[in-house]
Amino acid sequence: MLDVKLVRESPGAVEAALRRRADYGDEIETIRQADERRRGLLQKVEALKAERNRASEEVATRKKVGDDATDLLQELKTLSGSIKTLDQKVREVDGQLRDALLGLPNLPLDDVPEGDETANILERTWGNPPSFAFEPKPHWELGELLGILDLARGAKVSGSGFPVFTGKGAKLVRAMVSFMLDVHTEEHGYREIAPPYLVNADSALGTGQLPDLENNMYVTEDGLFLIPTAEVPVTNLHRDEILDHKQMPLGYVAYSPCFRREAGAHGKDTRGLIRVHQFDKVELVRLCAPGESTSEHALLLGHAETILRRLEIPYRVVVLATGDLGFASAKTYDLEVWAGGVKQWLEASSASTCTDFQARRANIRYRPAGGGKPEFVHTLNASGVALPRTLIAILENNQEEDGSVRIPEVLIPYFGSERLTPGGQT
RNA sequence: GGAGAGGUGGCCGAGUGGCUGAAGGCGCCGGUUUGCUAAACCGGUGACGGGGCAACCCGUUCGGGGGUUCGAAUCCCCCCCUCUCCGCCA
Repeated sequence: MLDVKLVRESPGAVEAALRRRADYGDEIETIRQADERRRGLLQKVEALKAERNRASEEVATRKKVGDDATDLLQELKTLSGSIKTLDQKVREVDGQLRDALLGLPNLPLDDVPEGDETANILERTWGNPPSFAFEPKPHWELGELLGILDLARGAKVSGSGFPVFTGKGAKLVRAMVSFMLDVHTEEHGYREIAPPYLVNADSALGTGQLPDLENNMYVTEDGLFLIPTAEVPVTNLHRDEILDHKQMPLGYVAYSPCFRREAGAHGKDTRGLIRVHQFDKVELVRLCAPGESTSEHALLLGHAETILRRLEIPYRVVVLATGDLGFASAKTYDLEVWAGGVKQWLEASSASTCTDFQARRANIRYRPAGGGKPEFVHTLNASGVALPRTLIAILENNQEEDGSVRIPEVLIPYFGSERLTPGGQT
């Protein structure tokens, strides 16, 4: 959530920053007016309350001494009535202000390029896309050939977009998850979390999925949401808490399945495993002091890159332009892996700094060194990394003409063999 | 799901209608003492909102929301959460 004081004091600057994403002029005007109206009402009602408190004290004193207080009590009754009415109005305006504020996305950092996705900046590329002496197959063909992926039965059991990994495919998924978790916990110093996969509305609001992505989430009858990413439960771990500066920065890593309705996202880039309703992901979350978020962002990005390098997957780093930025993000680096079969760069990780946007919504603060006022933390997250597209890259890039696939060196201890071969034997 | 007990400041914990923003302890900050550290001692220390250049003033706040009352941490109702027992179940 944006800082209402910031909107109050420099609506122009906020609008200018947001305009780099889209036009939010009307919304800002609404907020400005609600804020003004709210403060006017507050001043009125608080003056009445002060009067009420003084009179109440007087009543208490008189009763103690035994004096009559009926005149005051009558006066107080009237006062309480007006206070009740005004309080009601304050609540109303408060709600409007809050809703309007919750509907605004985060302010992009100054160095974020402006424009739609065509304005994204290619920062650098690592590794080289493989060249083949034969026509490489897409992963869905390889998956079927190798007996590790069953899209048809997934569609039967749940619907399209619910892939089923079978046999060695299932084991490969498990191996990748274990590998990533081990690297992040043992080498990068993250604390592992096994989070809930359903969250309440407060959590979804806290990280910014609500109201923005309401119809991209699956909802249960009980009002719980299936998580679209582990970022939601993990970041909300500290909702409504005041952290100690000594425990910061905090780094969490969590494996979870992710559920996304992807309503309306049909068509081209949706074949095979490219865009699915349920997928596995290892997520990194960091909470830090405001001054540290820039360096923490770079660190986070590096941690995600390490995984791709170890897996020997060519990738590129892209800085997202304002129009491509997620609702809560102030700046995002995408890591796109090369998939040699479909011949595309596929987003396998998104490393974002959310500055204090999520911290305000979720009310996550910390007590600075020296014990001053609590301040909002900065939150960051990155996939480290998402499974399906990474798996696509491994299958497609490491394939041979007969359809067999070489397993990356680092996964062999987890996977138990060096190759996947058609017919099932390894 | 049923019965009972509870939810108070960063943490623990007292508090049954006005004198309680809330005892006490821990933690934290400052100081004294100290070769250093620790201990001891003294003082300070909730959060949020509004007003003010500021000192400061005002309001709200005892799980959440309603209600009773001139006045609620305290009484009533609903909801959430935790614990104990029973039931059910991987």
